[in-house]
Amino acid sequence: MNEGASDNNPADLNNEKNPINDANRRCNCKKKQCLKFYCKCFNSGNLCNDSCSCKNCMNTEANKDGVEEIKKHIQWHNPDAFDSKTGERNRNGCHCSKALCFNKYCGCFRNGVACTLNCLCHGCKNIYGIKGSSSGANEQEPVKDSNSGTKNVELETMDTASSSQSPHANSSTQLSENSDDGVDDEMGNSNVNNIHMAMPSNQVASSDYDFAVHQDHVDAPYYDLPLTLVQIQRSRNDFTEQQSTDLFGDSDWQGESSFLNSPSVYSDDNVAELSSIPRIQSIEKYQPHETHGFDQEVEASLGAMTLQHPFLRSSRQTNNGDATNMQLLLHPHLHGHGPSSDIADYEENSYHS
DNA sequence: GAGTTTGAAACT
DNA sequence: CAGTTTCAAACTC
Repeated sequence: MNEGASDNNPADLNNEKNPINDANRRCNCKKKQCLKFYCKCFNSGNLCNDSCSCKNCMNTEANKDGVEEIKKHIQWHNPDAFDSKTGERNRNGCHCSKALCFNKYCGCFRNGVACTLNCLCHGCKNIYGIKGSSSGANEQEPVKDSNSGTKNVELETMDTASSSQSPHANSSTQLSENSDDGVDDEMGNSNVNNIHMAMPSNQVASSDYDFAVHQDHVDAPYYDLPLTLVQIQRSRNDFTEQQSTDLFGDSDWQGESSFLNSPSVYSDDNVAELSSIPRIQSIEKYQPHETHGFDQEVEASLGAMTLQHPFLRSSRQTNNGDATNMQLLLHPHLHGHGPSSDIADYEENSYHS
């Protein structure tokens, strides 16, 4: 199907395994010949290709002139219609009313970006940054609902995340039952966070700080996605490379060129920042000189360290196509639990307390 | 795989 | 331009 068609925008991280870029999600259009914004490919400014399952597709290399003509017509009305920076279905923010920005119905979630003031969503629980978070990119008012006034955003987010994955099941049960644990999961599945695990997972145990650290190796294109709860739990039970570490300086992390060894990542300033902010809502940092050898342009566009989730402080490095996806989970109520603290304990003791 | 739900695009 | 319909993806069973 769609022979001859190909991606026409290779410069925009159009990696097949990049879940953030919707260009890697091929379309299945039946009626509109892939010439409307209903079509994911067309919407992304791309031609359909062999991966698509569309019918009567006209968004092909063979019809490139026609496609360009239609695009020009659309752009005449809306010059920003194919602005690759804004992403598919996220040009003006989402309007989610039922999905709570917590699954792929939400354009922001699909694109791996935070909801913003432009969004008209209700009950936003976008793990990449809720509407109303305090990041520089999304300086907004606190999220409120009609029942409880200002929400405890972090706890509610984790509540949702955990409840969606049977939070009270023990880890081994959950791992065996949940087919979305990422291990055998190829692209196209329905996993919420959809992280393909390319290497054995490992764990970095929590320190004496109010955090637990979890990391897992993922394919490089996934490095800036939060780990799923299942993956975190798996990493806890998969002690292939368990290590304990002092997060903020004297790390005994053994990995070469680990970002943990970079004092600027867990700098005194960051510690102070984390100490002074009871609950991180959304912080983004860009440290252009900490490239750790991966593509400068990618890093420039995504940042060396991303703190987007209310609970999660994630960072990553890449090496030969693999990435280390690491997260710190705030443990506001479990200070001092150390390496043996349990995610389940965390969930129950944090958001229920 | 069929049916349902969802949010956005397209239409009226 | 507000309301409705259509669409394709996401999701559930």
